[in-house]
Amino acid sequence: MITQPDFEAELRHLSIDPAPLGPLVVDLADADHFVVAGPGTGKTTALALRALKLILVDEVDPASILATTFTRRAAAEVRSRILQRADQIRQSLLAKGSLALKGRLSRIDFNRIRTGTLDSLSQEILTDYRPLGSYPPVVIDQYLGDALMLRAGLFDHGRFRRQELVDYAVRVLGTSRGLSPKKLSAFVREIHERALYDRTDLNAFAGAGIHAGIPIAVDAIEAYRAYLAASGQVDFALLEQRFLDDLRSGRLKKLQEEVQVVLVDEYQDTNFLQELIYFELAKGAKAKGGGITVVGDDDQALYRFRGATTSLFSAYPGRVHDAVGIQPQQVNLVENRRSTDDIVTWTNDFVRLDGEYHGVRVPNKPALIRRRQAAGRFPVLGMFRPTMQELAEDLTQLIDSVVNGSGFPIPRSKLVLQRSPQGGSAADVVMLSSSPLEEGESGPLLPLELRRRLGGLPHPIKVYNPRGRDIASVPEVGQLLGLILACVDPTQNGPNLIPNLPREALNVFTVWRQEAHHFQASNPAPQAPLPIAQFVAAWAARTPIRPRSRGRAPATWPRDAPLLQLVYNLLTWFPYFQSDLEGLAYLEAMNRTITTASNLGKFDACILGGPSVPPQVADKALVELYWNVFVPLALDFIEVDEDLLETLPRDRLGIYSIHQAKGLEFPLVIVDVGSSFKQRHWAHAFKRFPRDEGPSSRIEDQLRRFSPLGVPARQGRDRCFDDLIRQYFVAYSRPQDVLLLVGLDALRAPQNSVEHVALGWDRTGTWHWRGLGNLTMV
DNA sequence: TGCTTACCACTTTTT
DNA sequence: GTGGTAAGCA
Repeated sequence: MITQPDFEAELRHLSIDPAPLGPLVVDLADADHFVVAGPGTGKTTALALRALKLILVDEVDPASILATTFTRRAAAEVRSRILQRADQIRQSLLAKGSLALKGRLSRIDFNRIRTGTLDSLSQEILTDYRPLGSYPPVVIDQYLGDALMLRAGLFDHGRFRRQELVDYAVRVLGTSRGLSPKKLSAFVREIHERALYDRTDLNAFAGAGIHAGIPIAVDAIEAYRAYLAASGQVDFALLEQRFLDDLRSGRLKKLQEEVQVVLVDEYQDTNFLQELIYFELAKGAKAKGGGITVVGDDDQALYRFRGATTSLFSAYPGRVHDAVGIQPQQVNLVENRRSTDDIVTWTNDFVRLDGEYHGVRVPNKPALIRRRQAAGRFPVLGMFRPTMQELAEDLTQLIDSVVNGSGFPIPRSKLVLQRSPQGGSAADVVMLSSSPLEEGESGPLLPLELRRRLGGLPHPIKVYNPRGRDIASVPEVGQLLGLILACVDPTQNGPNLIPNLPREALNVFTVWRQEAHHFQASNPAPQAPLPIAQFVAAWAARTPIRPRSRGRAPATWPRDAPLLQLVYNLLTWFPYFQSDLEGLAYLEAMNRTITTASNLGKFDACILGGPSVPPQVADKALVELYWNVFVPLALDFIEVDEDLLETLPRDRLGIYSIHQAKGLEFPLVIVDVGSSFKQRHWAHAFKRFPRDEGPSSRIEDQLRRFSPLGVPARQGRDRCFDDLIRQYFVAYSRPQDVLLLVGLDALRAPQNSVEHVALGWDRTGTWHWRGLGNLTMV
């Protein structure tokens, strides 16, 4: 199509220097690479450009390229980078190319590249390539999985009441507090998933006499798996398992013959099962004269709790050699083009503080090189206050003066922190923490304190934190669901029909109904064609709103009215759910719950009524709605999926977990290193300076004895330290211009300070950054 | 140093 | 409710 020099010229034309990417944009399709890429070095771009090079220079068919990443947002990002760059290069070539080239170019359909998460691709492929006449697998999410484990695994034979099982859970989780059936179910399901990811022999695990509760847990897991198999459903772990089985059995031969190039991003978060899948795909690719390129950074591995095993990445060259017989070329991407010198230096220093941590990194990993052009020179900032409230207050002032005002002067310097004159906005500021939760058990947390204060400014700043709140506690959601309850169950009879309705759910329903009552009393717009009170009254009486035209017979109430339809009718009075980005995310969650409910129940998530329906039947449909829609929403079983939004909202300050922020970058990043650590308390030690191995590592240790991977080489507590270092490494490498650490004074007291890995403590208890003199305090 | 008393925070992250 | 932490006091 085009020559290699032409391609490289096009890259330079797009201000991309091909030199650091080296073999990735030079090698032919049959090359294999192991790319070790630090933060900000453009690894996603590197993958996108490799794909483009293969298509444009080597005329590889886009449909034969398979690119995977780990999160859905990252997958969308890979896709959009490929398409965007493809479009730019195509435009440029079309402008000067020959007629023949133009013809060939226009025939390339870049959209046919397969991109996605491994799970989404597995699902797509198993659906598209299934034998004629068979059903595609139905994939269930976390919430449904836990619910089915409870129903099919734990309630079956009363396993949830067996003392041995409860004892075992208490021993592993380290607490008996609030060990509800829901938590027990999640615990057993974690064993089930880990067992699949690590390919553990569960029978051996059950028979090893480790604990009397284990055989019961394994029985529950088998009952759960049998139930899913019988109903044609799979959870994420079973989906991957099935994908591997089908690859190995030759059922996906057609796919293997099509895929020539495999590109894997975020390889450090791969688990053993996924590794085997990639190796199968790689074998197919090699047979077709293609290859595999994996990209990752062991320092950014964050998903141990999902079975990710970092050593699979650091030992990749040897492992892929043994399994596939190839020798990938190692490529190090070390030029950080994201952050200022100060931030790159800080990040490099941080990751090298802990001597023990060196042992687990990729051998001879080079430090990041600062390559950002025209970078500013802000030092790393710190804001520490006696209480969370004072911290929130001062942080609000800082953000206000940066976003709304004329800037925030840095003490003892001439620097002023201010928003970019070219269209800077609140979206340039994000706050990262280990959890974006707005309320803890003991009251509001920093995100909520900030949300309130920023919202109360003369020029209010909105925040974007859809994961921070229980759906049930969002006022607008309460109003909407309260109205729905008033419509579908006006006499409030539903709860009486349900014998063991959880008390908490009932309380939430009462709150919703009150919120709806106040909302309705405020008589919100629009009043035409009819006010909301009239709409609700018509529903409550199951009487159609009379047609205005005279002479027409009055319409009768429908036999079954879909709940979803009712929701959309009510949205008339809720612009929040149509225009607000958080509102949209909550609406999607409600929508999803109702859709799931209609697949789950007998009545298709409808409200039955009208003269032809016997009251008992209508009651049954109502009870089903309570169980499948209102109870899960009230008890916060439903999770918001903000990945739907491909771009983050403008004009909002984002509050994200560090996990969510992985792969993203922002001008000003505030990292909450401990806004609720008032003293050296054991209860939160796991978040800053672990004292023991914790539940995740405990399960890992027990199961891995029966896995081909064998027991982990490092102690559980060491793995916890490694994980914390990685977490804050990711957080510290997000900012482009300014990094601001915030926390309580207890974290920086020269004596008896609260230990925290994020602030320069190593696991031996040495505080390398005693007193935090390396931060510029504001 | 040992005792009393007030105070603190209760596992997170996601396909 | 529990089990740990920290400060004050003798």
